[in-house]
Amino acid sequence: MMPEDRSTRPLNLERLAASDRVAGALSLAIHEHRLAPGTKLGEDEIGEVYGVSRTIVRAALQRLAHNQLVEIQRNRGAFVAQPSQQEAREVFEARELLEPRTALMAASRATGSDSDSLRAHSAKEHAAIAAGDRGRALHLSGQFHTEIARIAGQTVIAGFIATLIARSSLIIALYWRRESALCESHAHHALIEAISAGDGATARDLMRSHLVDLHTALDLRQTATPARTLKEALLSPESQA
Amino acid sequence: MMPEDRSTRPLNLERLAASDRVAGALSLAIHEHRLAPGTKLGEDEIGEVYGVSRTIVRAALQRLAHNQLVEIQRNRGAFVAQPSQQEAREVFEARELLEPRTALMAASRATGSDSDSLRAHSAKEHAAIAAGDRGRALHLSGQFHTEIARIAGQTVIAGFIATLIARSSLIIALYWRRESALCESHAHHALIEAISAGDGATARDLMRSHLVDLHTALDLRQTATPARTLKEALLSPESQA
DNA sequence: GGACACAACATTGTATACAGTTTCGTACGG
DNA sequence: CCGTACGAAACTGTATACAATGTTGTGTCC
Repeated sequence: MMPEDRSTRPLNLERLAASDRVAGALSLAIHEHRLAPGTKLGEDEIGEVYGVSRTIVRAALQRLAHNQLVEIQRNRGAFVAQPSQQEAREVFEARELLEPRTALMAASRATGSDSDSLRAHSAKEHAAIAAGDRGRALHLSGQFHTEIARIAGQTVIAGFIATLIARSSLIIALYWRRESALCESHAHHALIEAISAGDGATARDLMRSHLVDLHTALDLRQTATPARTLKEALLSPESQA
Repeated sequence: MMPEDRSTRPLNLERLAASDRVAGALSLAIHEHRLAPGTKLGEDEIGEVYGVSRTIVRAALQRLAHNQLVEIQRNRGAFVAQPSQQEAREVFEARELLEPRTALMAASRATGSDSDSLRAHSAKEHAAIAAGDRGRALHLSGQFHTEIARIAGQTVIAGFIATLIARSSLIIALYWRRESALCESHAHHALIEAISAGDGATARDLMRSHLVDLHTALDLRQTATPARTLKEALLSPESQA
C-alpha cells in the first residue's frame, strides 16, 4: 500500500484563517504597547480597520480573551486587559518557577542552529533599541523568552510561558517603574552564551536573576492604571486626595 | 404563556452566554468519557442537540480548541483531541512539577470550609464509584485537583493546572492500562487529611507520589487510539496484519 | 437647578444566508 | 477488477440581518 494514507499531513496552514490574522495583529499591537490597557475594542471599528466582518473580529477577540490579553464583558464589549497587582505578582512568580527550569533544559538541548536563532533574535532586539522603537524592543524581548522555551522542547510548559509573557507585556505597560529602558540586552546576551555553551546551571541562574530583576523593576504598590474610561479614572481610589 | 417561559430552567441563564453552556456541556461529556478522543463534532449536529445556531457552537468549539480538548482542522471540522504519547508525558511531567508545590501551599492556607469542601467532594467521588459511574468518578477526581489549586490561592498556576487536568482526562481515555479502576480514592483521602492538618510537606509528598502513581498507570509505549470514524479505524496502521 | 423617566441611539448577541472547500458516490476507461 | 475523473452532497468559512441589551440625550416634575 501507499506509505501515505493519512499520516502525511499537508497541514493547510499556508492559508491561515482570517481571524488568526486579526488576532495576531491585535496581539502584536498590545505587545508593542500601541494599545494601552483598558482601551475599548469595538467590533465594528476593528472590522473596518482590517476589512473583515464582525464574525471574524469576534472570533479574534474571543481568542485574545482566552489568552487574557483582553477582557470581554457581556453586552458591553472587549477591552484590553488590566492585570491587577495581585495577578502581576502571580505571573512573575510563575515565571520564576518555570523559566529557570526551562533555561536549564534549553542549555542541554540547544543545537547550533538554535544558538544562531537566539543570536539573530538578539540582533533584532538591539536594532529595535537603536531605532528607539521601545514597543518593538519589548515585544522582541518577550519573544526571546518564548524562543528559549521552544528550544527546551517542553511544548506544554512552553505554552504556559508564552501565556505568561503575553501577560507580562500588559503588566509592564501598567507597572513599569524604571526610566532606564530595556536594561535586559546584556542579560539576554549572557543567557545566549550559557545556553550555547551547554552550561545549564549558569543558564538557570542567569534566568532566575534576570526575572527577579524584571520583577523588582515593577512598582506593584500603587495602582498605576491609565484608565481609559473617564468614569474609571474618577472612581479610582487615589482621586480623593 | 410568558410566565411559563420564564419559569423554564434552560432560560434561567441570567448572565451566562449560550456558548458557555454549550462549551460546558461538551467539556463535561469529554471529561466523563462519553465523547471519545477522535470523535467528529459536527456543528449542525451539536447545534441541533442544544437548540442553538452554529454561531454559538462555533464559539464553544473554538474555546474547547484553545483548551486543547478538541482539535479544529480548517475546512474539515472539530474532533475530540487525541494527545500523542509525547504530549501525555509532558502533561504529567508538568503536573508533577506544579501540583506538589500547589498542595504545599494549599496546606498552609486551607480554612475549615476548604476542608469541608474537599471532604464533600470526596464523598461525591465515593458515591459515583459506588454507583458504578466511572466517567463521573473520573471527572470528580479531576475536579478534586482543581479544587486544591484553588485553595492554594495561586490563580495563575491554578489555571494551568486546570488545563493540564482537562488534558489528563483525554490521556487517561487513550492510555489507561490498569483494570483496577479509581485506585485514587484513598490517595485523595490522605491528601485531604494532610491539607486539613496544615501539614504541607506531607501534602506535597502525597501529591507527588499520587501523580507518579497515575503516570505509571498509563501505557505510553504503543498507540491506543480508539478511532471513532470507521474509515479511521480501517486505515489505522495496525489493522493490516 | 437637580433628579428621575423615557426615548433615541449605539453596540453586542444570535440566527440565517451564501460562498468555498472537502468528501463521497458514481461512471468511465484501463 | 482496479484506478481515475467528475459531480453532487455535506460541511465549514464568512458576511449580513435581526433581536436584545446597554448607553446617552432630552424633557418633565419636584
